[in-house]
Amino acid sequence: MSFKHTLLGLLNLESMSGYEIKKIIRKTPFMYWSGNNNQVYTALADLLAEGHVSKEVQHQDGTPSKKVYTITEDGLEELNGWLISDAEAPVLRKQILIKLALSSHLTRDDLESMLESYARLVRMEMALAERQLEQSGFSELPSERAFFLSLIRENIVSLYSSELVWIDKVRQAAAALPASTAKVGQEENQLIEVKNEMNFAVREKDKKKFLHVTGDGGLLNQEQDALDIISQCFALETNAVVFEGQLSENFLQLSTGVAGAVLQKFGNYNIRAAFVLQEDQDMPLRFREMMTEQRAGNAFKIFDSMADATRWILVS
Amino acid sequence: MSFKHTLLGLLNLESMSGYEIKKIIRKTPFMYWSGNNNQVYTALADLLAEGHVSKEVQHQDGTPSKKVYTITEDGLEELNGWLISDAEAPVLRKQILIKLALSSHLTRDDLESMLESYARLVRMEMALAERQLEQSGFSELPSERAFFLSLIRENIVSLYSSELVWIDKVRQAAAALPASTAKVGQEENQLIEVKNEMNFAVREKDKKKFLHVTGDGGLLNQEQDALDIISQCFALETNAVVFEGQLSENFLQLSTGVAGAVLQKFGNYNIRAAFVLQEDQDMPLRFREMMTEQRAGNAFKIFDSMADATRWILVS
DNA sequence: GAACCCATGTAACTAGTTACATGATTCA
DNA sequence: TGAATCATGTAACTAGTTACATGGGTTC
Repeated sequence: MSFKHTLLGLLNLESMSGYEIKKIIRKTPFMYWSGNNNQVYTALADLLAEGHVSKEVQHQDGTPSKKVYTITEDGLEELNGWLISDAEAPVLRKQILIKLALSSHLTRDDLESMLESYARLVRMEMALAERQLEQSGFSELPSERAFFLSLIRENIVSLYSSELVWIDKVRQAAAALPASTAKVGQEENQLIEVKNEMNFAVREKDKKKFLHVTGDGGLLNQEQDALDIISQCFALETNAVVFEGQLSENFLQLSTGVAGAVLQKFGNYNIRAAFVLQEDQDMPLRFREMMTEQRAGNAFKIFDSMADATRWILVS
Repeated sequence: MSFKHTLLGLLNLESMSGYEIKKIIRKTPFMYWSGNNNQVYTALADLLAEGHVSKEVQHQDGTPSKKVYTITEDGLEELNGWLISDAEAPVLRKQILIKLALSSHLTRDDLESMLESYARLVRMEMALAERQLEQSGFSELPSERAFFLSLIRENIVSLYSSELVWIDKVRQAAAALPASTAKVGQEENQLIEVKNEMNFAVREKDKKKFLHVTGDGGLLNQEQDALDIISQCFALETNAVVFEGQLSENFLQLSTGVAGAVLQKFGNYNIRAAFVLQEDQDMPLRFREMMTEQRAGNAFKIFDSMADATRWILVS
């Protein structure tokens, strides 16, 4: 139950409301609880009942009034007890290790695609964590020993990068295997093997960067392409992407689910995407419908010209 | 829900009963579910209902009859789909990072003891994982690509060792801090600072090794001493310890809870301990009572002579 | 006789996640 | 008009843990 103690620790740095705590936790990658931590409200109520915090209602003009919590003497004692008490072992759950151990019957190619998709994921998680650590809500809190944050950062980054090194080693080992003849994968997975080219470029306009993705082979052929693009975005410190060229069949055909998955991923990682379509592109009606329907939060839009697309993508 | 898929994967290597699966999972550190996985029985029932496995009751003489499960065509397809499908990100929950970020108000000494106890824990977990990986129940299963196991092992071990390197770095940074005057820790924590010497030696008798712990400063002064001894045991590949010398005040006084915690830890990690007491040792009656009372599974015992102790400790 | 191994199960509980509900204000 | 941000909460659910229950056979 480190969650309550974490709240105490944050309140020890500064008195604040549940909503503010939520924001900090969400933006701080090593506070590992999921995005929408509404547990804070129940946890704060518990802490109040236990006498570890005190509450003060602050009425505000305009915005709703908030309940500001402050740590008590009692709470500080509880916090210190937790901090110094017996450490908890790091929890490390790597599904990939289980999969690897259980995949001895897979073909070399299936193994390779499994590892490839894991590598993509890790690269992206790493980029995301790095970005969040930089602009962490946590670092804004008062703390004299801020250099511990850099040590924390180092811990996280080195973990991801050694994971990537390890994946490379496994991939080399897998590549050394004889190409097996028996096909084990499901039919859909054959699609993953289709090579498609996407070219990335950084463009700048009015001092704002965006990622420019072009290609003839059919853009966004698979769900995983989204991860590549997202990690590129993180690396380039932008959240704007313009796609120019032919969209892939898989993407346009809604039944494959590729479009849905890709756009959802963009949404999750707060990426804005503009699509500039070639005139000769066949675009199913159902697809255009979905594009307008689902455009939650102006996250993506279709254009006919590059100029329109860049104008739109750079407004915010 | 990787648990069910893991069961499928294991059954794909070999048909077996729930109990056998449980044993494998318990002995395989990267299958991260907790010790007593009685979920297997419900999970297997689910898998059976879903048609992913088939069941055959095997009557045995002597031992109770067992239900042997075999993966079906359908189950194999499900398994392969899971193996190849989008990877899951590694789950990394390091409480220590949260603690470090929230402990800027602690004294240098309290910080140091926090890090020290974490280092002990990590060392021990590492030793435990290494040992389990060597004699893993998993490696006995048929699998042509057994060398993947060494890669898995490498992943785990390098993770722990880089964690240890990192802890060292943090401790150096902490040591560079000015010794603060304000005392924050609770009174009990002062005890942790008391230095006590324990000398370790490996002894062998009848080709069986045991750890011999001696010292004048009062043996087993704190709970954490148990962790040191346990990791020594793992390193030496023995589970027998003989303590010779004065037991510490803290240990003998039951109210401190040290004895209880230490003996419980020995129990958890399956360490057998013999205590050879000096004649002049004051041993409270309550303590001797507890020792006889709690001696679950012949895990520890008090002796008057070293000879008796070694005889007892080496029988099994 | 106590404890441990084989073997299978159920029940209760905890931590954490996801979804839902509300309502004001600001911003495009 | 729709969406986002601020702000607080409840309810339902999932995964995983811990405890309990049973019972024969073996071993010290």
